[in-house]
Amino acid sequence: MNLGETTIDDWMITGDYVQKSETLREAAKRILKRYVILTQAYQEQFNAFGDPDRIKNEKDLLWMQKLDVNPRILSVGYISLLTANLFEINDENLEWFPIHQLPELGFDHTDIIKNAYEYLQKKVLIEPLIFELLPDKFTLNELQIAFEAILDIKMDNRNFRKKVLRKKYIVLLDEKRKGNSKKPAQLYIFSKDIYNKIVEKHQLFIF
Amino acid sequence: MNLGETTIDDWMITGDYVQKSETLREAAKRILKRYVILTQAYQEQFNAFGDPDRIKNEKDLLWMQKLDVNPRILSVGYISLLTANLFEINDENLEWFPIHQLPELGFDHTDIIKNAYEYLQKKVLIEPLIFELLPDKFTLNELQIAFEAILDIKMDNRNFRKKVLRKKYIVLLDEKRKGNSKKPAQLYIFSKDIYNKIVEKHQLFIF
DNA sequence: CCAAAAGTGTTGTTCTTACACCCATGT
DNA sequence: ACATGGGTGTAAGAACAACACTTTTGG
Repeated sequence: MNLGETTIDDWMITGDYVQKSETLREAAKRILKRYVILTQAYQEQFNAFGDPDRIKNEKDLLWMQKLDVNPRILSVGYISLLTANLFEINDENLEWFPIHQLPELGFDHTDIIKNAYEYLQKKVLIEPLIFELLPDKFTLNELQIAFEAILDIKMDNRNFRKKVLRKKYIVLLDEKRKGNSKKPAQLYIFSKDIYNKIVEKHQLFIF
Repeated sequence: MNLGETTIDDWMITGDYVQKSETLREAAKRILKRYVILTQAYQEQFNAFGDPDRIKNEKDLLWMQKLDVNPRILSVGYISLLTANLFEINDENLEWFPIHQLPELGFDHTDIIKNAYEYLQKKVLIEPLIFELLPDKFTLNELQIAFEAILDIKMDNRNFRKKVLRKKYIVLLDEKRKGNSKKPAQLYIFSKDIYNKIVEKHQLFIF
């Protein structure tokens, strides 16, 4: 964006104002669909940000002055979980960054992303969100890699498999995936139905 | 509140507008302190509510018209955890209700409380929030009762004790509480320091 | 001495952790 | 035939779930 002599081209999280007649959830969906072509995606609110000093650096203040925008903005953050092979980016100004290689971001967007990432890391341990990031039919190694990526850790493959296969809602298919690697890999699905039936017993607390 | 012929006296969650120069967290604290006398309290944001049809019943709409308030309000909800014996209510119009015996509430406040309660039930299993609801020195039965109240379940006392005493951050004191019951009860404290050191290993996932 | 809450043990089963090599296939 | 990712087993220790009675005190 060009404001007289100063060019402002910081990266920002995709966002927009909430429209008069839409819910927050609908706004989040609309914004996602503006940039990405897909049928459906998991989205979840993680936090609202409304500190009065959210906009502190001079570039951001200049930007807001030029647009005559009220400097007190309340943003409600939503995370979206997208299966990498099921969508297409729609917009040339949009770019993906690995979580540990973020560019400099405008406003408090670095903090927001950090908040979202920590939220996701906790949530993925206690709810079956991980399957939102995998194709319907997945291999155990794909599942492990997804966890390792989000949690930023390495896991023992044998113990991981044992742990996962104990879950009744991870269902063995009579099908293997070929081609992707040398040895064909066994496919599984996540059964939401079985999960929902089992989950009521869970009250193992860790606290 | 009296508006001409219609008296509106629905219960509402305590709340207020966020002031120009305060953070959301500061606003939550200010609102709590307005009604309750205490030194400090745990507070945490749980969700933002901003649907355009949040105000749907005629009493609420009438109320907003009379006050000339914009019917689109975004509320950011905070839960507070208060130790029952450490504060005093400050305001005659304030009243406590057991979670399962709520009165009729104005606006969407019943939904908000439901949301907050479910949030708390999940959170208490994975973070040591429970200690915010107990005195510094507590008995194991008090701890169990606190969990049972929040989770709305019964637990086996022997298994509960074994589970809790395995935690290194539950520290045995050389002190008993007398008077409260017939047999004096052993006191414990929660060590936040020990907890923080241990917690990094936790990555038992339940998903 | 009795009412009331505090506190205790065992067993069978399941889960966790640590650890290193063979398998099936495509090229 | 070899490179590549897929897949496997065991043993020791920890945690879990189910289950009923004894202890200590105040009144």
